[in-house]
Formats: sequence, C-alpha cells, structure tokens
Amino acid sequence: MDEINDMSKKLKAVSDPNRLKLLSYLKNGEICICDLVDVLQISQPAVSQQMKKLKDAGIIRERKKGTWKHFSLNDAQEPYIQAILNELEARTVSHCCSLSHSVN
Amino acid sequence: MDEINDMSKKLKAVSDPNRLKLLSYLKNGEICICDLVDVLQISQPAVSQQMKKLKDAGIIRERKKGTWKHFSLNDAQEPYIQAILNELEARTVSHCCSLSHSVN
DNA sequence: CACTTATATAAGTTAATGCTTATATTACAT
DNA sequence: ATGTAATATAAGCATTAACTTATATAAGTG
Repeated sequence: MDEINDMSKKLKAVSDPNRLKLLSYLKNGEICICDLVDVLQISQPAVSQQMKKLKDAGIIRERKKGTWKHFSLNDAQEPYIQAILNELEARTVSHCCSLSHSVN
Repeated sequence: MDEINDMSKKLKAVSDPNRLKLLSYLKNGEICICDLVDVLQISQPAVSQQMKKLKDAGIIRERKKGTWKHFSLNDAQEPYIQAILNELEARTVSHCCSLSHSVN
C-alpha cells in the first residue's frame, strides 16, 4: 500500500509541464539552474524549487561545482519513469556557465 | 510543446494515490462505481469525480448498463501509461452489482 | 575583506485539487 | 405514476502546489 504512495510521489514530480520541460532539457546532459531560468521564463527560485522536487523524487542528482550546481538524470530509473523520459524529446540549452569538463 | 501539456494531463490523472488504487482494481476487469466506494473509503461523488478524470485523460472507458456504469481500462495506452499500469498490483473487489455477462 | 554571482530559503498570493454534503438525474421496478 | 437505486452535478471548504518578491547563504575574485 506504500508502494502506491511512492509511485504517487514520483508521478506528481513528473506531472507538471515545467518539470517535464526541465527533464527534456536534461536528456542532453548536465545543466545548471542558470541555464533554465531563461528557457522556462520563470524566476530563479522557481527553477530551484522545481529541481528540488525532482531530486527528492529520486529522478535527478546534483553535482556541486563552485557556485554552480549541475543537475543530471539518474542512471537507474523506475521503468515507468524511464518510459516517460523516453517519450520526451531531447532539447538543447545554451549554457550560461561553461560546463567545465574537469570532474568534481 | 503541446505534447508536454498532453503528457502532463495524463500524468496528473494517474498521480493521485486514490486513482492509482482505482486503476489497480481495474486491472482485474470491469468494475462499477458502487464497487469502489467501500474499498476506497471515500464518498460516491468522490469516486465518480475520480473516474471522470481518468476517463477525460483517455485511460479508462465506460459502458452503461441500466443504472450501473461499468468502467474498464482502455486497450490501447500510451507506452508510458502502460508502464505505470504494469507496475501496479492487480487487486480484487467484491462486486456490489452482479456483473452481467450479457453485452450492452 | 569587500564585491559579485549562483543558488537557497522564507513568506505571501493565487489557483488547482480532492474531498464533503445536498440535490438532481436517470433507469428500473411495482 | 411512484418509489428506489446508481450515478452526476453543484457548492463549499481545506489542503496542496506553483509561482512571486525579498532576503540569506555560499563560493569565487580582486
């Protein structure tokens, strides 16, 4: 019965149009919050809050790099989440911050 | 861009715990609203409204039989909706109305 | 250290959601 | 036609969700 609530939480996380868009941008790799503010036409705190929801639902992970935070899709997804991601078209953003290739 | 909104609508329809439960009961075949009131512990209008959402999202269909309405899962589902249905455990209800075998 | 930049948190507003109770509709039965 | 049963609709309420603006935090730079 608790599996239902877990599914509900994950599905709620991906059922918002803005968050679906965020995910479609994430399909092309890591992005940081500043990349998304322009693209979604919402405020920086709004993006920050959306990403938090996706992270709490276990769909994305974050990597801190200086003042930036880079987000990316988790490798392992529930099959039904993966099916949703498959349905999304991959979109490109122009990166506001140079995505440094160095690790950590 | 409108595909996002369509996905959002369908995903919203399945992201509520009670509606996920309804769907898990539907996996075993047709059921009518009266079957579900006891099972979910919510009022008849509440069940009725939930079913309407699932129907508007194109996930279930209805068949009228006298004063009863029998609901069932649509045969063709979007792949990502099917993946969600696959994840749900099939549950059994005791039918309040004799599910007549006659058609229409 | 002071200044800037990226992100987070807080508080408030508005809209959407999901229930409730009360009442309306529809269909069948007597 | 009247009564009963299944479902639908309406209205109201409480909760949640998703923004906003303002402010705080944290990290890099001169």
